[in-house]
Amino acid sequence: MVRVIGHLDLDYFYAQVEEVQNRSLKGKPVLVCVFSGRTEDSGVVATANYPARELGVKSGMPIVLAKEKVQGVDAAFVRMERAKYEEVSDRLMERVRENVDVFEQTGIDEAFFDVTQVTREDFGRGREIATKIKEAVFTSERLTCSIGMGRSRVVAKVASDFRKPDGLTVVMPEETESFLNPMPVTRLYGVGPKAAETLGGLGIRTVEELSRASVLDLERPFGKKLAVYLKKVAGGLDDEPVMPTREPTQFSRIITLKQNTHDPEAAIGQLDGAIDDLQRRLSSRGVSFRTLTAIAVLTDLSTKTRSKTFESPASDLSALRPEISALIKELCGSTERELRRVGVRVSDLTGSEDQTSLTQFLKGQQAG
DNA sequence: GTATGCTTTCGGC
DNA sequence: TTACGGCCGAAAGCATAC
Repeated sequence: MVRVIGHLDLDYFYAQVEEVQNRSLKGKPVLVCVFSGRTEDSGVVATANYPARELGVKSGMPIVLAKEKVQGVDAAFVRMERAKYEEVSDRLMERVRENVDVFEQTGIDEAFFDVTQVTREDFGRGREIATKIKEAVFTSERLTCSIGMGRSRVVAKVASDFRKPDGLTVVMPEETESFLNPMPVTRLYGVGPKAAETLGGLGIRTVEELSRASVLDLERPFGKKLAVYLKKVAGGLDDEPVMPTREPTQFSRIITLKQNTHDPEAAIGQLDGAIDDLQRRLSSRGVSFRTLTAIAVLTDLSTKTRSKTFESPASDLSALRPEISALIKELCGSTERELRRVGVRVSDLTGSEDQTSLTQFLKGQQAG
């Protein structure tokens, strides 16, 4: 059976939402920024539109550096509002879901979908559905997106990245090799800078070179599991299914301290807002957690965490302030460096999802 | 030896 | 020359159980 899989990517998402909501921004560089609040311009660029990118602005770039890139140009620096983008994303992803067999959202601005059934394995019909999805996205929110279609998740993902913004790339199954072969291995999902470096050491830079390597050669540096995966991916034959979107498995909130400190009390004192915020997110979803983690980002921007798992799920995070305190003290005690950012994470969640499946299960029991 | 669970780090967007 | 967020899921590393 040939699968027909798609990957959708919303173009420069946060910045595009800002353009749509404020038409005067259209055409000029728009930089959506996370202002950390430490100094007036401390923070980074989350997303920038294409005019900004043409000037050298990149995601993750410090705001002060981005300012240099756009100096002398009429550019807009907009504060990021995540909740706003989530609302837009939720509405629009629902429009996408209506058109496919299986829908899996993998981020606020991207999703995989499987249309094998509805297309009856016909990529021509796959193109039609992709076009329909693009029209639905534009009609509902005035946003453009880029879609890639292929025989596997990795092919679809590489294809959605191939032409953008507002792109549609359909890779027929028989075109898979010729499409992937010239690509640098870094384009493949699962091959980051570290794996690329290791592959480079083996003389492997392109997908074609990777596809010619033997699993045995890859096994030594990568281990069996990853070696087998890399070989499959290189041929566009990865067989991971598109699975329905799962409930989140963790929530976290992290803040930048007003100033670096090695004093746990000073750090905890600035964490109350984050704790309250997390508590609200848990309560509104009716979710409990079993693992509590304190996160610290040190002065060198490295991350350290300390966590604690309870025997039974907890739902009142505010009541666990002493535990959070203890974890942050552990973090401070584990390093000579000062803390730059601190945060809290809850994971090993139970609640809405499990209750839903329990309800489903009980319904099944009653019916049977 | 392999499965499982927990902690910590890594890496993508 | 430097500059530097806030999330998320997955991998890695380790211990324990069978």
